[in-house]
Amino acid sequence: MKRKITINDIARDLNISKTTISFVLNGKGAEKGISESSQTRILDHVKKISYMPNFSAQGLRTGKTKTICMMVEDIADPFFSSIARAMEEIAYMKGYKILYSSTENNTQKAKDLIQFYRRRQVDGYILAPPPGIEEDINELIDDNLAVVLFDRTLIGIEADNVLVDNFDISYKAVKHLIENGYRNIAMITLYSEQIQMTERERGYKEAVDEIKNTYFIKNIGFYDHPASNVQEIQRFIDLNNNIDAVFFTTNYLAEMGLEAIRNLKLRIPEDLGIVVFDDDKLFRLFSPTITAIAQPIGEISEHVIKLMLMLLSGKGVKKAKKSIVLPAILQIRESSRPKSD
Amino acid sequence: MKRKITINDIARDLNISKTTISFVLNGKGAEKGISESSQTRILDHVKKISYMPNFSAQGLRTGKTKTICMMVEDIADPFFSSIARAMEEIAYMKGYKILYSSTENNTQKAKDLIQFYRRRQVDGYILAPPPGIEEDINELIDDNLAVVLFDRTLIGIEADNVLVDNFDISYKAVKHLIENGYRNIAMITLYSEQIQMTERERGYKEAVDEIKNTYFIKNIGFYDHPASNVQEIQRFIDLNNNIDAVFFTTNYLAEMGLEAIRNLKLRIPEDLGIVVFDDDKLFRLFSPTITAIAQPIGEISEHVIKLMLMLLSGKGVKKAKKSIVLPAILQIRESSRPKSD
DNA sequence: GTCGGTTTATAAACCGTTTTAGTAACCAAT
DNA sequence: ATTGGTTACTAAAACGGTTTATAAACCGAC
Repeated sequence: MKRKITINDIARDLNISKTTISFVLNGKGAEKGISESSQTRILDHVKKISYMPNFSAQGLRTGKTKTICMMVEDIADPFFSSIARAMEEIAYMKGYKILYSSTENNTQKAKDLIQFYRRRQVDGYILAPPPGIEEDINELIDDNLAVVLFDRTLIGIEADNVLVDNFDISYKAVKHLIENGYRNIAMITLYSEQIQMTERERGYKEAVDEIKNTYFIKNIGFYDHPASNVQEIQRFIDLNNNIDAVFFTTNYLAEMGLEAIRNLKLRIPEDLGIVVFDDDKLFRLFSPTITAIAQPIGEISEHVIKLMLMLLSGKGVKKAKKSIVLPAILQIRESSRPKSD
Repeated sequence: MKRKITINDIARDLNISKTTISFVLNGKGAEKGISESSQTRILDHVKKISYMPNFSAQGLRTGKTKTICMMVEDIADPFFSSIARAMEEIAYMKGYKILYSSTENNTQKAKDLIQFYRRRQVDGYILAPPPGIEEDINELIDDNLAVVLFDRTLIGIEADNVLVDNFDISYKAVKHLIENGYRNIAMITLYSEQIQMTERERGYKEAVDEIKNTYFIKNIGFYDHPASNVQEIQRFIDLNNNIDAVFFTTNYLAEMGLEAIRNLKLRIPEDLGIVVFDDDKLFRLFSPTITAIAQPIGEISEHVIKLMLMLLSGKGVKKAKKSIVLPAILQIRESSRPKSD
């Protein structure tokens, strides 16, 4: 096994102290008054033997790990995995590595993960937080760690965050159904007090209020058994057979809903108009194509990572926390086309 | 800012040497003959002040980072993100963290990433390798790092690997089309010499050979502009209008293909039967539902991570490398239903 | 009572960096 | 010839653990 090259080897080879080498490698050559000749000598040699500083040693000495963690509900969900992909790209260019984890929206799991990451001395936390971890997050902030929230916030937490205007786009989505002639519009959503969900519900209600109709709301348990959820949705649609459109507040629910609708042999949109929160790249290929709310993945990722890098660079630490609200886009497709009757 | 608690603080508080504490915390209490009373005293105190060892310090001293990296084509691809999710779960329980990266199947990007990870002293490498990095991988192996390949292998590399029987399932998929009355079956695939792709092609050819028909093969550039790829596929199907079925060798190609078919206003499966390599959770909800080859995600993940942990534990390092080949499943749905004419 | 073995514990070295606190050498000015 | 100020560089401490080598205390046996 090859022995690892260390800075001491270079010092010996070049007969220069390791202090000097460290200065040069960290770009402090000029500042520390290291001669040009020494600098090039060092840099050339380092390149030649392709030396790489030991990361653990650097981390130990500086207290920084150049590592950011990102905790989301489910990293395999297309919304989150696309965000992850976009952030990774930007972070990598800045020398940072992102660690991903799925919380399943489970409070205890999230708490455990935060402990795990603290132990690993990650520098920053990007979180789509589950409920009930306000305290843990505030602890992070108290300990001067960089925290950025996205997708949702928690009350009582002062942290930079990036959100989508859930209320506005939900309102527009339901309004769109109404304008296309749908009247008895149901909402299928999760049991959840989380702000992104309550805002979506508020948007739905506001639009339904405008036509003075009643709400048809079905709540589904979060990570329950999918098969029974399909059953539940199916029963709900079947019992409320005056419903002529459904607004699904997550794509996960829409997936189950589409199965329920298929089981009931209902036609989309003749029997039931459909709008889904969160687009999927296959929705535009369905027959009929599915109308969906597309969150601006690229923008969200950029804002989040920019805020994070700013915090990590030390700027903005003492500044007032920013809350960025981005608009989403309603991708109108065939599943919500104007009613013909 | 709270100062971090270190092992020295505990030593001072308890008036016990840090050596003893380290032994106890690493479970070597018995082996090193530390009395029960000291052990409980240490463990209780550690729990009380919720001490956590500094990860960088441990990494520096032991040379281990308890970190595994995983490099795949695109971490946002549902196949890879599902695998990632499954592996993360298992690794976490063993105290390992997985770092994910997307290579975009780009040789240079993969080389850069490997360098990046070496600098971070990751303990193990889980790779779905792009072409042309044989040398880099062999270097890893020479340096005694744990390497497991999956999804594909590279010739000239001696590493544990987990594959799906691409040939067999592709053969079965095309055979299935034939049995359902399709005769002029096209394959739409990537320009690629990678083994998983050549095996899929071999399966297609073998099945087509059995009915002594000609091949209809369209190759698509890898990460080209998607819109022009759709055009290309469209033209291919249009020109070869005797084709009655298509076998897509990746779901990424199928996505473009479905768009092309939609543009051509062809009916599935009346005008064109469809089989896709790699299932998508929405395929069973399409109208018509899409026949797809489902790779055994759970099994793949389990085997890969098990091999990796074995290597990391030191067992099996000197053993002959294992090559595990798993069967895939053909999910038969409506898009390949028997021809009625 | 001292020798050898066991039990229990620890001091000090070590991992590979960064950073602090200095210093040697040179020059210009007094 | 001494002082003061640069310039160019470095020895040693520090980061927080793990591991090696060693030792004190106690015990029973000769």
